[in-house]
Amino acid sequence: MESLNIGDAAKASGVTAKMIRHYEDIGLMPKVRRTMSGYRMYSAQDVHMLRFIKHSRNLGFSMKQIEALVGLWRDTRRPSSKVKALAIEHIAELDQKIRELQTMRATLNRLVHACHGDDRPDCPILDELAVDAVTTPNGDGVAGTVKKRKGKSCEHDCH
Amino acid sequence: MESLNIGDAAKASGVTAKMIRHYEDIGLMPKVRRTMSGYRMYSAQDVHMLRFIKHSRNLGFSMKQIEALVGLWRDTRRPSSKVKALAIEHIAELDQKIRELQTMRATLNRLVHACHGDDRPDCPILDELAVDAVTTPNGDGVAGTVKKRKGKSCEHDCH
DNA sequence: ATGAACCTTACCATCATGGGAAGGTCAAGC
DNA sequence: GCTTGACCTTCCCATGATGGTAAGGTTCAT
Repeated sequence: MESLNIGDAAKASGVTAKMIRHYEDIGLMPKVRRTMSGYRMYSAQDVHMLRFIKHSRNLGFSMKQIEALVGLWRDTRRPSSKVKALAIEHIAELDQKIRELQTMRATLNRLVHACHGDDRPDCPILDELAVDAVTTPNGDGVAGTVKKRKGKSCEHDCH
Repeated sequence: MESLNIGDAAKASGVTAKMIRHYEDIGLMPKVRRTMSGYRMYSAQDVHMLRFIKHSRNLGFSMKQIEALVGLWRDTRRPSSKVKALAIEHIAELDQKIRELQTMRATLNRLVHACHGDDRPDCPILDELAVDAVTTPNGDGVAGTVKKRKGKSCEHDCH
């Protein structure tokens, strides 16, 4: 069994040494064996797991979700339905987040188009931010206004 | 000049008392006057500023950006171009983030569709997460694969 | 044997927010 | 007046994922 020290495991997995130690701290990675001088030693399997974690992070899964995914991965008697459910749940989270950001973007884009952007101080952007209404994130008002327009949408041209 | 205590200012602005104090700590809000017993007193103008901050947060601006926005708001000789530039920059950030999330979503959706989601352990989702390749966030591979498909996109149906 | 390049732990920072403890204040009701 | 509950104050800690740095030990090639 050949094994890698943490730096080489980092290079081989794409996870920084810092984060590898962190995953060990929070119990996501097992405590690996050490050399006599205390250096961590990573097997090919450990590195494989690090890559699994890395891929999962790349897809935006949280640590908690990854813990569950790793559990299912190691359980050879898992029902794939459980994995699928996790993924679907995460898609819903992503959709939620995307919608929020798009709402912000739409409002901001509308304001940007209304602003002359010249040397004078008049500014519809500031006007809207200074509007005298209590708003909730994504409620009505400043962040929630998405007007239906006739004609072409200009949601995507901002300069 | 009537003034509100922090709780009423919170209700009137939509910013929690906790955050109002925090904004004072970090210098975003000025240090307001106090009653003899040390209670903070908020004027209508202070509350107005809190709402400005709240609106800005609702649009996803960072504290640093809001500091700049507040500065421009108070500067009656500001060029609106500066405000617009800030807003455009923020739109670019939002676009970046939206793209990242959409890439994740697309990959995940593809995997979800490939997974039977039954009682058996075979699972393309786990297979892909366990793939033996080092990936970067949004690079090629697990999080970066967005295949062009012929026929209808199914990027938005996940159940 | 020396120096570079690694490893170890431990602490602090980010960003915006929330929670809680310990203690002071205020107003209403008795 | 006194109690009670709802406020206020400051201070510290936690989140989630990541990065930084410092102080000290190890390994290896020159």
